[in-house]
Amino acid sequence: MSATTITPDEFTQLFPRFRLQHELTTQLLAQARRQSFPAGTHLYWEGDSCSGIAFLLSGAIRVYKSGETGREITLYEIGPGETCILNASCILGNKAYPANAVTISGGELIMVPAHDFRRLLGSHETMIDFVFALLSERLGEVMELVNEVAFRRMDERLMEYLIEKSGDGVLMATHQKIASDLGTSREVVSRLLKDLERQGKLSLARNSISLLEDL
Amino acid sequence: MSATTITPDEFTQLFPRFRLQHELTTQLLAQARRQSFPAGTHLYWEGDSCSGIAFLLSGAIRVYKSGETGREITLYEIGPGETCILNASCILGNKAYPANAVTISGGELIMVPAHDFRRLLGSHETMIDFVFALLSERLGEVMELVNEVAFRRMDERLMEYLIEKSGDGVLMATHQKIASDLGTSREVVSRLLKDLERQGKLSLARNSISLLEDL
DNA sequence: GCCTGTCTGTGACTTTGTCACAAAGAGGGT
DNA sequence: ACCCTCTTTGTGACAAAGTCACAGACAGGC
Repeated sequence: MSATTITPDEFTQLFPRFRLQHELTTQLLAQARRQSFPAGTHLYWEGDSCSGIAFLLSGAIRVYKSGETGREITLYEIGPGETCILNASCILGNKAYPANAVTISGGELIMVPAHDFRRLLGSHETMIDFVFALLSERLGEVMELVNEVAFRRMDERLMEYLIEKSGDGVLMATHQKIASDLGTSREVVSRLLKDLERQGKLSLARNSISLLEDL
Repeated sequence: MSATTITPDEFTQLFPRFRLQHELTTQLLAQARRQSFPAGTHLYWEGDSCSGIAFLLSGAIRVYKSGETGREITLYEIGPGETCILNASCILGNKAYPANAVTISGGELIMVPAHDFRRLLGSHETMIDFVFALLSERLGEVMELVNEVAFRRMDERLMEYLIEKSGDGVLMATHQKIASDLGTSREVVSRLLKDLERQGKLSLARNSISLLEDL
């Protein structure tokens, strides 16, 4: 087995939606190119046009917007077993990418050319369902993000972020990275974290934040 | 011709994507219920589940999020010839609505039951394209809204809003309504408008804003 | 005229974002 | 060990935006 192939079994394990569709899986894989990527690879930029749709096998991708002021905000992240739905969106809506994407860890994906993807969509309802469900979920997530950014306080959002992102109560990240996920500035994150430290809720060190109270 | 029917010709004029698909149009209309609505009708609330997809014939719909503090923000508006894509999103993703929708003028729509819509999707690529394109466009719009809210200044956003919404340089609206579209509070809108008036860029009266410089 | 409900204006204060700059680690080379 | 450099963090001063409280202005009915 060559390193550049993926078996239908491996694939259907990652993408359970396709588990009963051997024909679909086979067709999909026949057209696909498998590629691996290191962390920090920019997959596309806002304004690019696109030529295929990516199915993520391993690793993670961050989709984000970048403001003129230099600040950034993460729209959502893509994990194994998901497709980079913005590809589909671009292909089917015939538009440029509305956001940027960068890999946040190394991993692998398979790339299906736009034309083949379109053909599969027309002939397999499973594929329609899969893509629609993912697109709908993203739309809902981004709508919820609008709500967060427009109405919620930064200290609450930061606290939730820390709890969500810290595996065992410790998060390894710079304040700048946190700020770029939340859509605020590094200074604000530093200030709020310092306040939380003074309140005894966490302890700070270079590149690491340890939650103290088990909230 | 009864008031509760729509001819395929009328329909394809409003929805040009379906112009060469008489069979599709006929099937769609066969299952559809036509309904009219007054301004201010709440079509659904965040958390509702949904049973059909709406094709808008006339009038306009506002889709918005509502924060705990009482503030609101408009995500986008739906016009004639568009479908309320969140319906499709809910049907195909099997989820509750992620936002609220209210009519901002009287109008008419046709409602296609979820089951029939699904069937049409499976058998007509035109329908797939139509729904995907609209869903993609909305996703792009909402992403851009995140950018606006997270990074841009309110005075700029307000000025753009006024220019876009004022037909002939005059906009009839309360400050509260403007605030609810932009996702801010009434006081902020009042203050910014007063500043702009002092700068000679517009003149204010109860329920009306007149732009003075032809920007 | 007067009454009532809606709409607008504004001061005081808090939260968030910006700018400028200082200080504290981390890691390399010698 | 020491020095040098780059990254990361801390903080004061100010600007922009959101909150709260309340006053005044306007429209429409009586």
